Amino acid sequence: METGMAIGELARRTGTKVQTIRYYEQIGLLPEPLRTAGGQRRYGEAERRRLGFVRHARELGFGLEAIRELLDLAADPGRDCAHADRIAKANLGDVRRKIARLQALEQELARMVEECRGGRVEECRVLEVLADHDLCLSPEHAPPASPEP
Amino acid sequence: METGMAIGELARRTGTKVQTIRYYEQIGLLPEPLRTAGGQRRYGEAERRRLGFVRHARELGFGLEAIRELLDLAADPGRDCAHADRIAKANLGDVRRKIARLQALEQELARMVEECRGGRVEECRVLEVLADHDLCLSPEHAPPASPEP
DNA sequence: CCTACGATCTCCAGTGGCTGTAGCTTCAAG
DNA sequence: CTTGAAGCTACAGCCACTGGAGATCGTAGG
Repeated sequence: METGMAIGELARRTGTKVQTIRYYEQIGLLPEPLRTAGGQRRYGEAERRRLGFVRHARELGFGLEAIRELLDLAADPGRDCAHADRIAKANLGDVRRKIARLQALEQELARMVEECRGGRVEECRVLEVLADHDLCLSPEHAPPASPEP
Repeated sequence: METGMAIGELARRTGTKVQTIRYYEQIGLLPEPLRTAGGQRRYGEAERRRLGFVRHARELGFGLEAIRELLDLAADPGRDCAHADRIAKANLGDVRRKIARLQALEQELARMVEECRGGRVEECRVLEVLADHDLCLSPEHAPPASPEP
């Protein structure tokens, strides 16, 4: 009879770590699966698809709360999809802001590294720039919109 | 006599939160400052410059461990600056990898959002793409090199 | 049936870089 | 001397996992 797959196989098939699957279950992102008599988790295709959705959304930068909402929406096919659209747009905005910020950093870092001609620390451009913000071309590299890695 | 500034003023002058300053002290990034008889911290110009260096480096994306190394280097002006250069280059590489990854995400998200013409969830392009990785143009949006926000 | 061994179990702690809270004490102005 | 802002310590929480300890389960081979 259909017994389902163990957590390790689900992990392998979705490119997720075993602990991460258990974590998703713990925070209620995945439902509690069936268990064997001995207490081990067994999963079916529905769970595999759900986890696939989660992983894919994560890869695209969605946060777990956003994913929770998206899963709720997907479970209710008759509803208007404006909400899903809004979530995706918010995420896109986030991603774009992060790109803009990182590009500003890249400019400063590249200039800093390029100007360092490898003498002694005394005359190191890298340390000099770090010590004095005024040496930056754009003093506008403010802290990020959303928290940094 | 010179009593130095309180933590709040240092915070204001460097654009740092008070708790963050205490946290930096706790992890040994800033030295323990002088205290008043009542136990409050008092800072001088040297500390202000050091914190300024830290904040500036943070804004440029350096991690606290990298900053610790940079501070050590800066304290020793006779040494070769190759190490500082290496740290900065590593950070630049990190930033560039993050940009590349985010740009890939941006592509997918933008396409996803654009194709969603706001019908019902049933026919929502956003949810469809999330449910089926094969609908992505580049299946190459792998997990990030360094951990995500 | 027994053993061996990998897979799985639960629980807990740690990551980075802060941020917020509770319940105090201290400082400085009036 | 009073008051109110600012400081103090200690600890919990954030996100999204990740790793480890130590026990148990499942299954293949003998």
